Amino acid sequence: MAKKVKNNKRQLILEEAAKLFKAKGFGGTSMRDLGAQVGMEAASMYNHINSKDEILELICFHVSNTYVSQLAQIEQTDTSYVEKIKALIHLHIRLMIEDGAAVSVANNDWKYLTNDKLEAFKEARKNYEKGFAALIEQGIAAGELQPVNTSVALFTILSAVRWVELWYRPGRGITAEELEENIMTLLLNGIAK
Amino acid sequence: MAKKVKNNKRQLILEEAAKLFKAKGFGGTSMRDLGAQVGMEAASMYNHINSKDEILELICFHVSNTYVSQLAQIEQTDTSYVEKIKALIHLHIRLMIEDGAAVSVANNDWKYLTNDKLEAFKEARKNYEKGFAALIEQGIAAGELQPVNTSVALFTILSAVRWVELWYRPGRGITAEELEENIMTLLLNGIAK
DNA sequence: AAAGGCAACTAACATTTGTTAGTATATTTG
DNA sequence: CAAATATACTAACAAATGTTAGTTGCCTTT
Repeated sequence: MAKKVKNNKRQLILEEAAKLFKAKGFGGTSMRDLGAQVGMEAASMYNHINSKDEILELICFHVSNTYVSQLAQIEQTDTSYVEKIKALIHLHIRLMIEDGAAVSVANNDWKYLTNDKLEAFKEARKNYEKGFAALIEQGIAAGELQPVNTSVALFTILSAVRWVELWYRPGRGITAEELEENIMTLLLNGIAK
Repeated sequence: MAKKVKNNKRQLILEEAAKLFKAKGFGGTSMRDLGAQVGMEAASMYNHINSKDEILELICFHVSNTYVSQLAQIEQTDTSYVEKIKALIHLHIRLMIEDGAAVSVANNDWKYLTNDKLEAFKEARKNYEKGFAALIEQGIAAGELQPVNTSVALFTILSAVRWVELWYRPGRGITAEELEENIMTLLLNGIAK
């Protein structure tokens, strides 16, 4: 089964690339660096991928597509707006913990995408943000949330969840569940007494 | 006064470098790119700076030193812990708005610092975080804040303030003051009703 | 007017970069 | 078993990179 094997190697390259891009940035990672990590000469990787740019694209759109499709799913559930927003926060934290490197790349290195891919990514992100913002707005209109500035709330939530990538390691004395609960409380209720 | 002129050119290089590093990353910005932006051949800039690495160092430590010295000052004021934390949040937002490019570089490109400079930067940041965390802890102990996990609160605050760099432009329909007030409310009281 | 130094230039350097060509060895397919 | 395909390798490329050397013109000081 050549296909299976090929996909595995390809997947390995993508995973190692995500780790290296996260650690050293897209520009700071050479194909020879990546080859060394994968256990292969740089040139050999071209049997599995078409270009360095393609690696970045695959990582970024994998993450982007996950967010978009999950948002669509959450939008259709029959729950309160607060619950929907909590579900989105949960999604962000879980993805960060389970696939931190890829999310990190999609967060930080998307700007090295080229031409139409760059535009497509920005468009997808904008749409995601719009969908998220709409939930906040509706939550306010429904009286479930404080009348905060929607953009401010949106970006504060999105950012407040990003640091997990920089900080969370299994065995830091806090489980993923505790972490999530703490963040959720903070965003919903604040730190003031 | 040759010295004055020299400092001005040097300053210009640092400012344009911060903008470019923010837009395209440290690795994605070539000395020739920077020269074009400054209005000078790449080689000519070496009359004002010693290396590309030095540019990054100067930007990163300028920001880092500002944070550290301001924290020291705030620590010594005679106010409640809540007020001190609010002062720090205010500092972050103000710096982001006034010197966004440099702060952005210090946030994202510090990892390209080399050897001892990298260590020194990480050390400085760790100390800053420790000082900030101590204020939160003391605020909890004094009964001014909810008993949240200190690390979670610290990083949520630090991150919640970062997005300003990605989003805020003068003339976005919201003033710096409104922005600050909104973020402050959100972090202190949350979005839930 | 002469001298000295600052700041710009051009040209070139050694590396490193992403990628292709060509080749050899496995592995799968007929 | 033979043929075909997939996957690894080495060697090399053209372009781009940070940086240095050497030179020229300009401004300040004497």
